[in-house]
Amino acid sequence: MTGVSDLTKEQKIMQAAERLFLEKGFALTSTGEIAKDAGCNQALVHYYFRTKDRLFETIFQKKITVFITDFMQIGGKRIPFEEKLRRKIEAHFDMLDANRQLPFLFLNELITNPARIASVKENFGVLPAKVYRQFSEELEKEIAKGTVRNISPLDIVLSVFSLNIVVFLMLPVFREVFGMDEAAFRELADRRKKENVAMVLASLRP
Amino acid sequence: MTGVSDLTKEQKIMQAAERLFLEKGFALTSTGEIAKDAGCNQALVHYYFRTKDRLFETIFQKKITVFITDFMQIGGKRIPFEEKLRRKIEAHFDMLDANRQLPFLFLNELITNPARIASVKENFGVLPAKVYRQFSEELEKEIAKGTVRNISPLDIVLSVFSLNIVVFLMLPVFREVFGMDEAAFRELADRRKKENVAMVLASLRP
DNA sequence: ATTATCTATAGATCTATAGATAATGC
DNA sequence: ATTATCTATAGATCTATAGATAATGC
Repeated sequence: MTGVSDLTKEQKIMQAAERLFLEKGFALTSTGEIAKDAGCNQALVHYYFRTKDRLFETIFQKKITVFITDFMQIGGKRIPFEEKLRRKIEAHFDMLDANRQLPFLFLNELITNPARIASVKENFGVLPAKVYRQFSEELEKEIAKGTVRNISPLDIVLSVFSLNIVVFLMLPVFREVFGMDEAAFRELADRRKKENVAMVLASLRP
Repeated sequence: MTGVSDLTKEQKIMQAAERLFLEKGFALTSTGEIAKDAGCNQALVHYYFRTKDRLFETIFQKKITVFITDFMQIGGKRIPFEEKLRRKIEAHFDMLDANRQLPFLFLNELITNPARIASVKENFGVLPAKVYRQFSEELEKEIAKGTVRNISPLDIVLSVFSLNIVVFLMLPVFREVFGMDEAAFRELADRRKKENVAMVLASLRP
């Protein structure tokens, strides 16, 4: 009954790093802070991960994998196109809801550290490309059938991303500027989820 | 014919700070770097602005003012509701296009430095509240007339923001991951502008 | 023996200020 | 006299590593 947990120090360091990097980004988080949060000394952080940059890269990769695979989950089941898209949008939204600081982490790092973009490319290379292609083909069929207007898959993906991501990017603004508490934000998020689905689906009508 | 410019050192410092803060955010920009960029020594930055934080605040306020006033420009002229909204969306998009790093700057600072949100509150307090109220009233009339479905003004604003902002937030990703050059991005941006207008307007249909 | 953890510290920033010197305004 | 600009530096980080000590695995 150790209570707090039987995590190894290494795991505790990763946990602390994840929490802090997600909250404040790379630049504003120090290895000393991570160590304090993990309950060890600062040298140990470097013992396990050598450099702050490598530690960050570890977290970043992990998170980006969650992000991408989760998004691509809804597969080729025999469901009508519109219904499948609806589920994809909702799954994306739910994933963001469960990882609210992810969009901030990604944008922050991809913008301030273009070198990091390489690691996205790697993860984007394999699975997602396939799923994207499949989505493209299904879309083309619908366009050919005349059930969907002529629109590029990139435009659909971008719309979904935009509408979903900003709900969580602006969370601190809702909190501080509009004085929303968790309940109020919950209500907003639930409404936006429906709204976003409706908007994207409506935008496909011929 | 001094060539380079007749700006005062103070102005040069502000210019350099603006450029660097917009590019890398607060944390990753040092006063030494700003000084170098402005062609003076680092102490002078502090002579004029006392602290790095105050310098940042100056830039931030300036930019947020541009952001807000530009957005609220399209006023009460006698134009049909839908046409007016279209123009607002396009004006917002164009403003972002002319200040591409603004969304990043805002999000970055509002998320990592909640204290900064106070300065947004101040600027958001006066003019925008009025314009927002006016927009709300016009919207209500349309809903009453039955030309627009029942939707909150916040939802419309959020949709516009989301769709427009992400185009520019993702610029570095388009550049690096998809290998887009300026011409390719220009094409994408022009298409998204139309797309965003169309989506928002379509989402209002009863 | 090897791995995990700690203490201590070198070396690299970086912010902010003190104090000297040059430029400008009356 | 006042304002602008510079040099120099104190003091506060912060990263990374060296080297000592404790814990663990055979």
